[in-house]
Amino acid sequence: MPRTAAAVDRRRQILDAAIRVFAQQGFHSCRVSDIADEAGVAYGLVYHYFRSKDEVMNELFTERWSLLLAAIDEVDRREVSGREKLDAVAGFIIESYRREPELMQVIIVEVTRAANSFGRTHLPEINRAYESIAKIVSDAQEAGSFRRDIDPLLASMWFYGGIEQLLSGWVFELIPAGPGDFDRAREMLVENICGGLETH
Amino acid sequence: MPRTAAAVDRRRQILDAAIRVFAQQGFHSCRVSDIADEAGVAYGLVYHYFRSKDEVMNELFTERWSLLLAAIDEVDRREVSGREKLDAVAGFIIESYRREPELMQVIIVEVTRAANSFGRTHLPEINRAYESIAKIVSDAQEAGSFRRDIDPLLASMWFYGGIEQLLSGWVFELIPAGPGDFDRAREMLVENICGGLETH
Amino acid sequence: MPRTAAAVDRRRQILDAAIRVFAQQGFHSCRVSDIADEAGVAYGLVYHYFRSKDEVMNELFTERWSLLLAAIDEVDRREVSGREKLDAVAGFIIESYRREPELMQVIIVEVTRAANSFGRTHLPEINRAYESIAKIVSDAQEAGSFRRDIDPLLASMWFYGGIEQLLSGWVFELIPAGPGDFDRAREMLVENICGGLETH
Amino acid sequence: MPRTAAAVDRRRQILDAAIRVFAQQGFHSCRVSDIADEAGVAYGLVYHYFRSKDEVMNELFTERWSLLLAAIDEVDRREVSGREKLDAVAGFIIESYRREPELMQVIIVEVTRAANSFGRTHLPEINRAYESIAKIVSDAQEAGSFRRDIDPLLASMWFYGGIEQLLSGWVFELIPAGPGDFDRAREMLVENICGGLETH
DNA sequence: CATGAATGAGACTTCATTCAT
DNA sequence: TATGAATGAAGTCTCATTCAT
Repeated sequence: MPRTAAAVDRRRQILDAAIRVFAQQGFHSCRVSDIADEAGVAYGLVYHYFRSKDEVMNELFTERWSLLLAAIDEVDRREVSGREKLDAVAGFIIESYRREPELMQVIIVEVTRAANSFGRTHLPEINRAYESIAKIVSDAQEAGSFRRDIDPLLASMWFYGGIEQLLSGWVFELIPAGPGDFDRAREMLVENICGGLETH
Repeated sequence: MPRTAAAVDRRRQILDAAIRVFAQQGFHSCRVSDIADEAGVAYGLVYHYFRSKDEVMNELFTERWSLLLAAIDEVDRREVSGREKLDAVAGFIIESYRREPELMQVIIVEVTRAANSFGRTHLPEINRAYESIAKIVSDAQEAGSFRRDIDPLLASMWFYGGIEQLLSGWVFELIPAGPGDFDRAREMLVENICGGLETH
Repeated sequence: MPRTAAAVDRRRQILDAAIRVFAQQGFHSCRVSDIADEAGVAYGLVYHYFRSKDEVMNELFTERWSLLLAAIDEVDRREVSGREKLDAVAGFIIESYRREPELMQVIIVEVTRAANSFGRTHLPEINRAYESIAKIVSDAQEAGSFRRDIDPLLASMWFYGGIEQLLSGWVFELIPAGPGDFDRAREMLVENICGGLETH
Repeated sequence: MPRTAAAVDRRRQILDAAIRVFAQQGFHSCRVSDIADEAGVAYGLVYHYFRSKDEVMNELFTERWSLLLAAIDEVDRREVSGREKLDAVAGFIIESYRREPELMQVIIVEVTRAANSFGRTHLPEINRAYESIAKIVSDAQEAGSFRRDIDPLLASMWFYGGIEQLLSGWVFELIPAGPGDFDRAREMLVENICGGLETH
């Protein structure tokens, strides 16, 4: 636990460097020294602030994912329709990507989709997101705005899976990522998924 | 290039062992000797049939992915509705998982979602699947059965992303995988996505 | 010990292929399969005719070196001057190179100069050549045509070393190897070394 | 690039150990761990200071060969006869061997005579020595002290080849290497070669 | 706090040799 | 004789982590 302000900055400095390095080279392809170099600090200092290379990644993920979970919960507490809630969730994630593409790339590519390494480690937290989304769907079903013959947890899987695929598409330049493309994609996604969920 | 029937069998034997090992330990965590042991052959024989550990994985992926691409193309040529086509595509993938869960787990976990290793290598082939699915959507739009205000390529992203997320859910036991669950999930996915795509 | 004519041919076929492969790739860089491929025979057949990869090389060397030793001895028995004898020895080696450059390259590069592998193995035979040359010098000294204040064995070292360096120069294209260059170099070498050995 | 004095020492320590190991076992027969053991350092440290096993050898060669080239050039600039220059060159090489027999053995055995590995890599630098020696001969020809009917480059080949053969003879104990033998051999070599080059 | 040298386990790949057919 | 599949020992290089300063 760092105590001084300077120490906090150093930690941050290393974490931020790690984001860039992980995004560009991938977690497994990069060396701890790459992070140190990118941060402009000595090799050993990384180990002064973090127990291991893994811990750096875990820190980045946990820090970010808890924001996501909090955001979903906050959205869930709003007194709006299911569609508006899902739109807000999609919006939060996509907006996160727009603001910090490298960080979100790392979260998605190295953790949530990397099932054999960090994905497995953080499965409970990742699953919590699915369940929170499922609850939004479920509530909307009970409220009558969403049809009840679609399993909420399953719906949350393809809703989240769809967003993740979008982000991947942007990261790997399979789909356009111009100025209006983010909002456009979010709108279409919500229109498509919620359109298929809503009662008529 | 092995010529005899026995040699072909040996190759197969090693590939099949690799599927099991990759599925259980993950590509990066397993050693070549694990594959050899699992196949019951000498260490060096793996290198008699494959240039490298990577090549074993590439072989598994290519072999399987080309089946998927062929299946999508075949489905696309049928004279049926867009919904039926997408249902058939989802059905093919999910059925593949039901029959060979370990192989499909490897394909999904180690390749299509592993963007920093094999995913990048096979990006073109992976992208071809998205485009083929997009074509199905696009054709249905022109035929008038799907609404035209949703981008086909984007729709393909969340359609495929949804399926992939389902498979991940089964692999990591986040969603039930009992008999009946596969068909049920497919039906709901198609109902949801196509329901949101169809004109009314 | 091969008995039939066909078997002798096979052996020869493999030895000749080995010469080409050793010359082009070097003994350590080539694989046994390269020799088999070059010879157009099956991998295992090399081991039918030779105990090991080393034995192929040893065979090539011994076969050739015994010719050289015999040639030196034959020259030594001639009733001519020391200069003429040394000229004949240099001529034999250089002529061998002219006729079979790849074989001689292998002998020189892989054996006589490769002191840490075959060179050490064949040191006694190699040394025999030095001693035979030394004897030529020594005899000429006793006959009065060569000065006596130069150690015959030492003289043989630089006489042979000079020839070897010439061959290396041709192999690595450091000195011209046109039609007249072989004779010209031999003449100059003998003129220089013998010129420095002869009494006036 | 190590900066501290301690680091420089470590590099030296490893290089010196490599000389001993290469001389005793040969480059190809020794393992990197042998070098580390001989140096009394951890295995990985060799790779901290050198990119590869090859680089260790290249370093040893380049470091030494540049001294040789510098020495030849220095000798060439002296205002003395061709014979005295060649005597100085031979003296430098032989003296190097007397002082550091293992290093010179490695240079000769593993590089200049190992045409299929390091020899080829360093051919340009090795050739530079031949050319510098040829220039000494050529200058003496123009000055009138050496006869002009012997090609200077060829003469340099057997002059250098003779020295190299001498060193090989000492390394493999084919010729006596007692005190006095080094100077005696040098004198005889120069007497023989220069005697054959000089005009009368 | 900070540095970077030092450690050493680990895994891939190569390839000479053997062997069953 | 002939084939080429099968074996497995050996060695290089990487890099996360530790530690002395």
